[in-house]
Amino acid sequence: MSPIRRIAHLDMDAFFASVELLRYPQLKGLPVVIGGGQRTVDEMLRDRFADRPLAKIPPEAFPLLKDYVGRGVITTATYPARQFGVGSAMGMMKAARLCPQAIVLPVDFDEVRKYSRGFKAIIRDIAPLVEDRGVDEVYIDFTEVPGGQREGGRVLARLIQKAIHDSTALTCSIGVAPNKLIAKMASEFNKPNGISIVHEQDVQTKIWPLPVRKINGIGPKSEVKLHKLHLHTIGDIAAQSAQWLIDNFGQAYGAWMHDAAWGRDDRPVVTESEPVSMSRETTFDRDLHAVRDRQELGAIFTDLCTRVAEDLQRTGYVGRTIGIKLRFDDFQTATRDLTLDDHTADPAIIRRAAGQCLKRVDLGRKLRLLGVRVGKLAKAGELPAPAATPAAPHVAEQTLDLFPGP
DNA sequence: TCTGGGGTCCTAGGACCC
DNA sequence: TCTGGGGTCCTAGGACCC
Repeated sequence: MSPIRRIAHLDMDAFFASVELLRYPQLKGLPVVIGGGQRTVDEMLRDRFADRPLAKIPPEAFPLLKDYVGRGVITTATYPARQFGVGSAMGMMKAARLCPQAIVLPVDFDEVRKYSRGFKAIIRDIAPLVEDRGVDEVYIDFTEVPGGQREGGRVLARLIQKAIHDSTALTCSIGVAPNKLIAKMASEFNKPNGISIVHEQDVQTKIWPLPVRKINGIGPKSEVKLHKLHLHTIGDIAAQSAQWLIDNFGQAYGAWMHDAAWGRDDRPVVTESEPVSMSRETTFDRDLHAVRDRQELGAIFTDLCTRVAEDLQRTGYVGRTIGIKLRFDDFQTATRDLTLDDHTADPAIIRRAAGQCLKRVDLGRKLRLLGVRVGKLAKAGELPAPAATPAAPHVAEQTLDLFPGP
């Protein structure tokens, strides 16, 4: 008899903020938010207090949300900050209204990545089948791990929690369930530092009362549509026939939604995957106009192409579809792309193709964001038929005329 | 005073080929 | 004058996730 499938979802608690609190333990218990623009506020602090250890910088010296100016969103809020209704993905300005006294720190990606690699390595030592879901989340297949079935997975979950905490002083929350879909919901039940075990027979009591938005895959748009159809809980969806859901949401999405509401999900835990695309994008400090700010835009554009080319080269990939993304001042987004005959990781070729794309967009409105993407990736060493690439002009030699002149 | 940056997947129309 | 389907690739947009 094969063992019962047990899948865990592990989510690090307030990860970005918790990593900062390791550096600044004096902020523990205070409302702290991570996010915002590129300003490295903490470097400023380090300069000002160069004579003392980071942990000795007084909390009063840290910058406050009420003094924050500029664009950006909250990446993570500590639990004390969440008391005020501040949460991730919230605009900084809105957060400042809710909790002006919160301390703001910028994201330190290097530090976050370091801890991300660390906690994942600890998990893999205990349970090898781990699926990456970004810096702070993973799925883990407990099914065949020794002890993975004990108490429905609780014993192994506790062991992993303890191993991560012993090594990093960070906490996480874990849900263990028959599949990824339910495990994901379960990991939220006892946050922070919690464990939640859900069995197949618990779906009606533990899952059906939840709002539809708790299903991973039902976002803001679908939520609105479901509400208009008077469906508010997952149980409300489960009470509909698959056909009714298909009629209202389309074949694929409707059928999936029906399965999801009944807790059915047979997706495997995928331990390895190849990237599909790589991109770089930036939101400007102020909206830029294609004509009036063309010098500045041209420089940003070249920089984005250079950085995405560096990303490709560093990771050993080449791509064949070059695309751009524009966001206008009204937040409307446009994309254009162009598929080349040959794969490339050359910044000059990428910039030329991206420039072609740019010519196909009406640049009358002001822009708030510009992005460059390379898709149809292949490993640089594993190209089907390496074709000779025509000599490309060096990036620096190209004009900035891609944006229209006055 | 709105709304980051990095991704994946899906849909749908048109081109093009057999 | 009528009149196919099927398959694949390209492109644009959009939903969703972390």
